[in-house]
Amino acid sequence: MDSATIRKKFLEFFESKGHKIVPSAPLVLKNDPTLLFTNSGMVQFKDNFLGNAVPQHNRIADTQKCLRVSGKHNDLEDVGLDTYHHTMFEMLGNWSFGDYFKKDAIAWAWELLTEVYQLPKDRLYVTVFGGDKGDNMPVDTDAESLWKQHISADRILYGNKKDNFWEMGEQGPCGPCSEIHIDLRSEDEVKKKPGKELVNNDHPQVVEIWNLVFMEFNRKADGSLEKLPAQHVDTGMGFERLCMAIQKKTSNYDTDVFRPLMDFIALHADNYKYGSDNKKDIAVRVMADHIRAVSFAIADGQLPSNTGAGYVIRRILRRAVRYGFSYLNFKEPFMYRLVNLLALQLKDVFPELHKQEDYVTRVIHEEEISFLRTLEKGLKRMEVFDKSISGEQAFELFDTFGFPFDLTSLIARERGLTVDEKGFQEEMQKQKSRSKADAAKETGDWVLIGEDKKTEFIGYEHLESEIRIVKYRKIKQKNKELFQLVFDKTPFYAESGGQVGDTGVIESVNEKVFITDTKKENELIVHLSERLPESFGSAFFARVDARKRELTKDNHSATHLLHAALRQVLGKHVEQKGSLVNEKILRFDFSHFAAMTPEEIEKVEAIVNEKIRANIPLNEQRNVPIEKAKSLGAMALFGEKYGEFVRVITFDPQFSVELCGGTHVSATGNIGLFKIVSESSVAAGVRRIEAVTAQGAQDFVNGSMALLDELKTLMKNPKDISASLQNLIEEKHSLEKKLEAMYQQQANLMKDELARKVSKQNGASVIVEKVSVPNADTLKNIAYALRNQFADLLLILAADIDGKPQVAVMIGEQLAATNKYHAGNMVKELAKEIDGGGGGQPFFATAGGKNINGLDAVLVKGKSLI
RNA sequence: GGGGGAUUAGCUCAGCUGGCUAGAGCGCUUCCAUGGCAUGGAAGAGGUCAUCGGUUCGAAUCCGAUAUUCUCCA
Repeated sequence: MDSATIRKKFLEFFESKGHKIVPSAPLVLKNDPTLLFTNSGMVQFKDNFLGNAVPQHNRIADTQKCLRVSGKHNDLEDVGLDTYHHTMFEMLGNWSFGDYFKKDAIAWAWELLTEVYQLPKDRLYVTVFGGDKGDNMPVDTDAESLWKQHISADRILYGNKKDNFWEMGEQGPCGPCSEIHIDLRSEDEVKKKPGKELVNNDHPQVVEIWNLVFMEFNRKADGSLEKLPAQHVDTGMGFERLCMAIQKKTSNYDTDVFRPLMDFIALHADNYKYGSDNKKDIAVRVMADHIRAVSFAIADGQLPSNTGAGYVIRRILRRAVRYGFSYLNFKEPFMYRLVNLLALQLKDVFPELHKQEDYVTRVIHEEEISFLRTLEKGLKRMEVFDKSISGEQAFELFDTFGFPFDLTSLIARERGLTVDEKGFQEEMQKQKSRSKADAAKETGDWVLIGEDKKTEFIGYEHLESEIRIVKYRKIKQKNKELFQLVFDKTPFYAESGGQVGDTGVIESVNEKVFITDTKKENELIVHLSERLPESFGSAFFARVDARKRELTKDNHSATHLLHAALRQVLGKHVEQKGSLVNEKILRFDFSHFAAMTPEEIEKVEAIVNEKIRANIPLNEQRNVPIEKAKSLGAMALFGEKYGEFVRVITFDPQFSVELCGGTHVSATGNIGLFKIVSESSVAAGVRRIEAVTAQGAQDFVNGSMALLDELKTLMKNPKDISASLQNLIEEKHSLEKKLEAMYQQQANLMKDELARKVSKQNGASVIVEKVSVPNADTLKNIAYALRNQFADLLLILAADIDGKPQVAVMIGEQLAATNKYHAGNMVKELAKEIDGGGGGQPFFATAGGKNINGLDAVLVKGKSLI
């Protein structure tokens, strides 16, 4: 059975059991402070379990893209070394929200595995929660007796709290779980040692394939458990492992999920035969695994970058390049060539990659080029080491120049150098604790005041409202205390979809508290304040900063018009890749492969302004089923998570239809004026436009006009200001040249004059004179010119440069060779006469000072030094 | 968000612990040679050493700020 069929059968099976099949959520998370990436199937349903959102179906199943690159059990550096860890993997799951519970979950799991997939019953084991004294929890006898209806008692094992009691976090929903394990070893081995003894023992071929979580408790802040009002089921089955089991392989990498990628890699690595060299095999696995994580992250809108989630993606890609570079001799970009294969392979399951193949390929290619350049520079830097490389040096290579440590030690070994790995690790540790100290953040417990229910957002209609505080908590960051408040309903818009959060105040009869920002934590709307209201029990009057909201609205609606105009002018490949909308500016990142020409920019701007003047009324539709929204032509963004019902913002159905939760003008005319301020590049294949609207645009235009007027006036109103400025620059340049030539000429004249005053003393051509020159350069020029003329020169010049004294001493080449005179020492001595100091090289030195009247004394002393 | 680098000719980069009249290769211009070429030779143009401030007799070089950029950590 191929992997596509396995996946299809899973979804069909649960559909037949009344489940709604939903698409995978994006890999990259936007509004979750505790997670960067989706790391399990339940992430997209977190709010349903926490009570922040109401599920739209009570039975759901899907396959979810997951990324595990951090945390205790899944260090990125381990992936590829063994045969079963991955960065990106698919998790098949089925959920019940207050609907069916243990009985059906267990029965269906068994039916699917043994009847649909035909997995051998005599190789399956199940575990159930064996109880925990600390929590005062008994054995999960419900699960145990339910299992006994399907499987013999000796195949049911008890698990401890660590393996068989699942918790979302320190607080919140939790419950016992039941895992299904499979023994994939050969008959001989099974005879030697029963699989039972290897369950949960990290054996690569006796593995857990499915975890059924039965959520029935809530862990409270004091650690105690309370029964949830409704029971839920949350299951997760590793797709790659399941394929391995069904396809009777001994490694995930031997399934048809990875094999096509690996064959392609091996073929291009000088037709390497996979399986013949352990190190090379690892490299092949690393590359095959990592391209999946990187490609899908980019398709979901996460570009490689140097911070946060983007940095994780960069690191994954670079790790793959590093392995290819070191072990498979890939010295040119190669990873990008795998995208096509992957996109085709998963076209039907995750179409987002196939639809953006060109873009993703391009981003990866560019990123590879830049990393290979970094490697090249590092290699060059390594050339200076000849014996040993200290920990600090290795760390500097890594930390400052991005040169990976394992490459440093690899190359060191090749060249017979030693590397201090311990020292490197110490430096690394220092850096980590530095960063951690900086990012330290303490989050307090939520303190409940009113009834904890989902906050109603009323900000589309209201900017003011009476509200009550439902709960609050304290957070501490960089020694600054902040408070997060949650209201029963709120007019404050929480930052999302690029639009910044509202600010404003909440007031009661006797106090006023400023709301400095509004954010979303998943579905929860959180208001930030610098202090806690004293009487939070009472009602407050909440007021949003209306001016700011107004300006932000203008910018947000203009962003929609811009998006539509860009697609009209540049083509349908333009997709939003990022957006920032605040009261001052709008910033829009989009996929496009070349810099926009001035004509294109002008055209886009013209279209937007035309739509503004047409004063198109806003058509806002809420709770539109997503399928219907799409059929209206609404643009859904890759990497954005949409519910089943969405809000659709339309400005002329023929022009701009977008799924959007932001706030908008009632008609485009309100925007007034739209002005593009800049167009630039953010990454390969991504351009950025910054623009202003309304008052901002007016200020921008006025500012530019004022500047232009000022320039015109300064330049006496020329016909063509640009041409005359150009002229001015050229003229200045040529004048500079002429002036320099003049000085040179002057220096020559002075040189000739000085040359006539030369006298022979002690076998040297001596000149000791006072001169007046325009600048220090000229003095230097004279000295060098005389040096070229007299090989036995001994020159002492006391110069008046614009009223400042300076002394120059020059010794001719021939005389310098005798070491009789040292210009540096001489000038130091002479400098005393002008209250200054100086120095230089043995043959030429200068000194400056404060006392212009000392020049004559310099001459006297100068003569005495000869 | 925190740390460490970098910014010098059109391009790629040298320039040590202040004291070159700031250099190299490629490219460019002109001339000469060669049957063609990624040819050979000669001469030449091209620089606000990122910007602003400071220290110093003197700053490409040291210090601070800003901008841009690379890199590591969170």
